[in-house]
Amino acid sequence: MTIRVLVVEDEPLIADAHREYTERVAGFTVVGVAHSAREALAVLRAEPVDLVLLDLNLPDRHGLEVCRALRAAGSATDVLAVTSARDIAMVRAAVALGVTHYLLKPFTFAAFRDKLAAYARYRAHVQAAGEVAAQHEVDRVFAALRGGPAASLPKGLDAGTLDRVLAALRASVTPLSAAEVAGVTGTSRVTARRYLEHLAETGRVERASRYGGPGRPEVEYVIA
Amino acid sequence: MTIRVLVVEDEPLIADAHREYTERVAGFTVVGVAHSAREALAVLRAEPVDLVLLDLNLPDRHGLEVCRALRAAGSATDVLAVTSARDIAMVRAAVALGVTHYLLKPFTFAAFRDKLAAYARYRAHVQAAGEVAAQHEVDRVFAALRGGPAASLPKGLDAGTLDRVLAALRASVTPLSAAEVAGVTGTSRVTARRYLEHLAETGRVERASRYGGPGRPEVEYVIA
DNA sequence: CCCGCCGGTGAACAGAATGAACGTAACGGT
DNA sequence: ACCGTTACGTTCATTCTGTTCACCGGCGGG
Repeated sequence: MTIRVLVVEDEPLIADAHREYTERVAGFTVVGVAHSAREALAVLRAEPVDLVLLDLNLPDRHGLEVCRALRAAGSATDVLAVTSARDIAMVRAAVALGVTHYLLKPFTFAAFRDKLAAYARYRAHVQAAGEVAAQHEVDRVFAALRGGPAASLPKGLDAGTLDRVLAALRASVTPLSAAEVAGVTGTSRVTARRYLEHLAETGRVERASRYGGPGRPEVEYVIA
Repeated sequence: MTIRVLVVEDEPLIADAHREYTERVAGFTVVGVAHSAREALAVLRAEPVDLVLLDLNLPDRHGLEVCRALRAAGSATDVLAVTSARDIAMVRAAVALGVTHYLLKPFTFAAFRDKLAAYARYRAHVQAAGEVAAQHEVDRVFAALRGGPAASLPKGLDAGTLDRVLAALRASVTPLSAAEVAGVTGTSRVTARRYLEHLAETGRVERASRYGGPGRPEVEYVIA
């Protein structure tokens, strides 16, 4: 179940770079490249596309106009906006048109990969179960939309420590509690928990409770 | 700078409740109430609205059709969807149409207030500065958008455990006793009962008694 | 060269969520 | 009416959580 991507970008060189970036991310495949709004809409009418990598600065029309046309036609295709425009009003307009992710040019491959990964997580959520039972399940879907670049970690978190925590989780078949992760990584439980919670917030690990004996249940974490 | 809200809801009683709820939140004011898609669009054409409280189940057209019409007309009005539909595909379609918040009926005032507060925070971000400097500023805007404080449970109850209990009930066709739920969830009968009673108090499950054999009758629970 | 500051860590602590144990309540049978 | 049976509902010890605050090391300014 790979995600079909359409790259929309007028600069041929940049378009090629975007295509290559996308192909480098597992689970994504580029099904077309368009260099104008007109071309983009033609492709979108012709074949199924899951995600549009949409440059907002196009020669014939504004990128958001493509988006608007999509919505008017009843399409629910998801859009990742790519632009060098620093205008907040643009962000707002994009959000209103259902743009789920927004990437400022120029960007590193890491930032790009993070956005695609966030989208993949969101997609997994909305494709999995057909029904939701409670509000917080909906909240979780929306939470999956916000992507956390590894580059700009929240204050108080260190990239190296994060790697160790992730490595510990990957090395274990069974879920691990915060205390167990602390034991493996050599950090304290408090620190391990800090990173595990961050990973849970950004959807990269799942939380569960370990019941059984008396006393408060232990929270266990496993890679999503 | 109060936020102008349009309430769209066909049930007059519910519409009134929504209006009252909205007025109770500081910084929000209701500028209109519509009972159908047609009415809603008329109001939206007539006067400026910042946020639409949109019930998806309308008599003449589906709520998302209102949304689509808005986008086709080029409006960037924000939308908070309110619905009792538990369909994930609906959530996905809503997101694609730029619905920024999604609230499941029935909801408490606290849940409602949280969603409005999250929207107000988002709004403050996109109205403040005219320019953004870096990617992480954009990310922060999206974070404010998605990060609604989840439903606050009474002390002593855990959201994850509540999930498991609900899942167990939903998975069963027949009503389940506290002991049976305990068996499925892996928790003790005491814990299962705690959550089942909470759900019964808040009206999400129904209680009944199971007679037949000797001994005290067993209480059984079923999703309302 | 010293000092204050800031980002990352862990020790200590208040309290939150669980289950074992137990007295009590509600039923059917005699 | 009484008794045996079965589950209820509560209390409380237990264990882990989540937060606060002091520490430590490095960096930049004076």
